[in-house]
Amino acid sequence: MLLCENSIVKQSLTNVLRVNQLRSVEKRALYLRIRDYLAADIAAGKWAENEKLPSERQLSEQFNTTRVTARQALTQLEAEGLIFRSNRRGWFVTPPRINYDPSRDMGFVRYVEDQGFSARTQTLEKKLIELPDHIADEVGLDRGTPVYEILRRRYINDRPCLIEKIFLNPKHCPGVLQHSLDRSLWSLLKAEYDLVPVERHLEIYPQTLEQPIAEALDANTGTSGLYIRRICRDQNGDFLELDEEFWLHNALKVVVSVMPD
Amino acid sequence: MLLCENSIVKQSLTNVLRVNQLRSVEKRALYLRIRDYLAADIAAGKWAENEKLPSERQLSEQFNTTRVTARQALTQLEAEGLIFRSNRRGWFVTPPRINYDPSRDMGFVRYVEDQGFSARTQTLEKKLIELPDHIADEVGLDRGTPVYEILRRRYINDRPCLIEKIFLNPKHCPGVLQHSLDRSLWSLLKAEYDLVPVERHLEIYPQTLEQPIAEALDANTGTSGLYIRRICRDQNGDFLELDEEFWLHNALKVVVSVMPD
DNA sequence: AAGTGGTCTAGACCACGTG
DNA sequence: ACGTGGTCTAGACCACTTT
Repeated sequence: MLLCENSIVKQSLTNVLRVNQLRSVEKRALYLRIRDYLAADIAAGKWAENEKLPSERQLSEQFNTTRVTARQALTQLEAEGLIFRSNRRGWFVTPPRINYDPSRDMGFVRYVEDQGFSARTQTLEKKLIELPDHIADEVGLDRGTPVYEILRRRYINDRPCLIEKIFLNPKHCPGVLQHSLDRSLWSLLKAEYDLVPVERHLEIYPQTLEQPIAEALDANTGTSGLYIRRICRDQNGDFLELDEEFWLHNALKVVVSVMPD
Repeated sequence: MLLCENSIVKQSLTNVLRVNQLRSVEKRALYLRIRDYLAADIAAGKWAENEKLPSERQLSEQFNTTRVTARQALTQLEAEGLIFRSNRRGWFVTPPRINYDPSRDMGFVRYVEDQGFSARTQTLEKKLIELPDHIADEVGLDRGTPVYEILRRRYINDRPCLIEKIFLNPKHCPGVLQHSLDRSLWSLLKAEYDLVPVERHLEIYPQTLEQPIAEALDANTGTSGLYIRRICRDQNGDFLELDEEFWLHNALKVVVSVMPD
């Protein structure tokens, strides 16, 4: 017991000494200074995009601290979007955000490629379902209306960056599920059904990713994300599409141009 | 030393026992179950909006765990936007998000009040400065162009929710700083200078709040926020306004309606 | 003065991913 | 099999807020 207390006292003392020593140099928290150090390294290009940082254990050794504190620095960098983690594989440098305009769906892939990235779309699921009641009420359809549901995953530079769930009004595009949906949906709707959205309603806000979404994006449950929702109607105000997108928060910058009403 | 090791062994054993016991019930992480428990309480209205949760020490005792784990649950709820913290005062239940349309500045206060909240604007600073070079280049003005800079803080239900920094082109609104700016800026610009924005360019993305901003919002440095930037031009494409807004991430839902080009 | 969150230590075991 | 992050313990001191 005596020894235990001794070691605690010793630990406290070394703490005090260390803190005083560091405080004399600078009085910001240790984890923030580690953050700054790593941020500078990242900015200087010490690691390339998508390259793995040293392990938490290595970092805590390097900065002469514990894993908890090193992790706090990493978590901060993650919140800022500079790094991301992949399940149990490690921490990686985030590539630059893409610009994304949710008010146009014409050619996501080309739009992204114009910015110097590669893009890819993968259809995970497509089926006919009954529109959930709360959504039906919201968009002004009868409850129980059948709609197409499409689940897609989109990659940027081979990194899965978003999951999108699309509800389509079959009235305007019967049989659309028989086409390949790994391409631009609106160019398909335009070509096959002459469908063009006229009115768009957007909702955008930060949220965390729930388990199935996070999993599909190879991220941890509870990671922060950006939620984007788009409702498109035709010239008659008829419901065409509801699009829900779940993005990694660090993957994009939403860019919208608007003219006044 | 022996006792020390003993206590560690004992600790590990109790860990194992606890974990096994909990795993038999459910195998999610403890902090996530605490999160669920608290989230359910919040949903059930156990605490009112802006009401303080029990202290971290109380919670860790209640859930028979340590402060670190209790904090992890709280941090998760914070990321989801259900609770927020105020400097060293505690954790509080977040009020509902407001809807916010950055494409219109006409009457922020009234817009918010229409949703059943109260709103208030406070001017922190107003002065004439030289537009920073990188911004000048971006909006197409000559470097060194003088512009008005206005710094405002906006409250919703007496909670400071955003800081905004506005750059105004004095060419179109000379002497505007002499007016009170605690009101809607665009209604002022319309009334006094007959100024109406025609083209608007928006950028929206999640970011963390840097120290001065966070401080002004009574939040911690590094808290997650939402960055919104708006550039307004007149019918000739002349630069009118650059508006940068730094929001608490849990305070709003961005809502934009667009018609096609 | 008492209480709160903010930071930090020095360990531990586990689940999972990779070789 | 080994290394990684994910989770967790049981404390500590500090800065600041509230009483």
